[in-house]
Amino acid sequence: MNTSSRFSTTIHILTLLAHMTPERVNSEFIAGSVNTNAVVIRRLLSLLRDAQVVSSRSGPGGGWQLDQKPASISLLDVFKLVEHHDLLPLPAQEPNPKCPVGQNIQAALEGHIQDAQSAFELSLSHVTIQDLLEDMDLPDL
Amino acid sequence: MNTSSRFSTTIHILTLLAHMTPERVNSEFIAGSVNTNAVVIRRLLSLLRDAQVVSSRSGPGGGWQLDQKPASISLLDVFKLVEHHDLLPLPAQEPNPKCPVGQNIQAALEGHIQDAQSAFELSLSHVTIQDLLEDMDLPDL
DNA sequence: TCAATTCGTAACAACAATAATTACAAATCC
DNA sequence: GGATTTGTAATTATTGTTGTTACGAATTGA
Repeated sequence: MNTSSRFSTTIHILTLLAHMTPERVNSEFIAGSVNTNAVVIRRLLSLLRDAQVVSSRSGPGGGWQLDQKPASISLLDVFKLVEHHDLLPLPAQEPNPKCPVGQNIQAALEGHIQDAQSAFELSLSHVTIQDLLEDMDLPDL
Repeated sequence: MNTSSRFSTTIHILTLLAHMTPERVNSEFIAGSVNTNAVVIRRLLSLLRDAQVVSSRSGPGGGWQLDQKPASISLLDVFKLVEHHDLLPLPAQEPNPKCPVGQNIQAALEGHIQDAQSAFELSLSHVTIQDLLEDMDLPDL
């Protein structure tokens, strides 16, 4: 399986940051909520920092904060930032070009795979971090 | 990455079988078109045989044939038979239940992930092996 | 009946990706 | 200056996929 849980983990982190705003939160604390290692958190968040979704600061009192409004961050934005593969990859080995089917199948299939991925992405684009926060009905800080 | 090319490979195989109908084709021949090992082909096709999409026969002149009409096999049927993972898995480690966000995030997220996967699957369901055959405009046997 | 062909499937190796972990330099704060 | 925290490289463990070898079972046809 092509199983990466980066997407779900990153959504968890961003929801937590949104909930904690305007507090700054360090990677150790986030790791405690996600149940993983702080380096895993820093690695994921560094991808989001490059896209100016979050920012970080070193030193005491340092940590991470959200730099965009929760309502302006969609699940699709996160998906594109942390998942680098196509949902349904073509085989690494090219088919045999001497076979009429092998020669044509990938071009015929590719468009349909792209359509399905677009439908998937469109669905993700309709949901934001703000929506998740509202769904969760969290207690105030 | 959750990268499996089983889907694309299986679509290739089924399109080839549809094109060759009513000939029976052995796994060595199919492997030549797909550019892989015959055992890989037999492994994939055994999944489809369990679902009565194809049938096989041992011995000389044996091999594989399609048991359903190309127009009745959708890309979604194949996806469900050969890909066993969710497109966006939740993390293997459960979040910390003592954190209000950790406790609630998975339930809040799961529905939206399911919606996206459903959109993906609906798109795949609209295309059949027959559609691919027609797209490819192959020469007669 | 026998030899050749083909499937069915287990076992193993090669490779790649993810995740967890350790380590330590750089930045920041007080 | 000491404590805290990030940034990131390196390493390991684990898992999944793919390719390969091997061999028994089924089938065909002479």
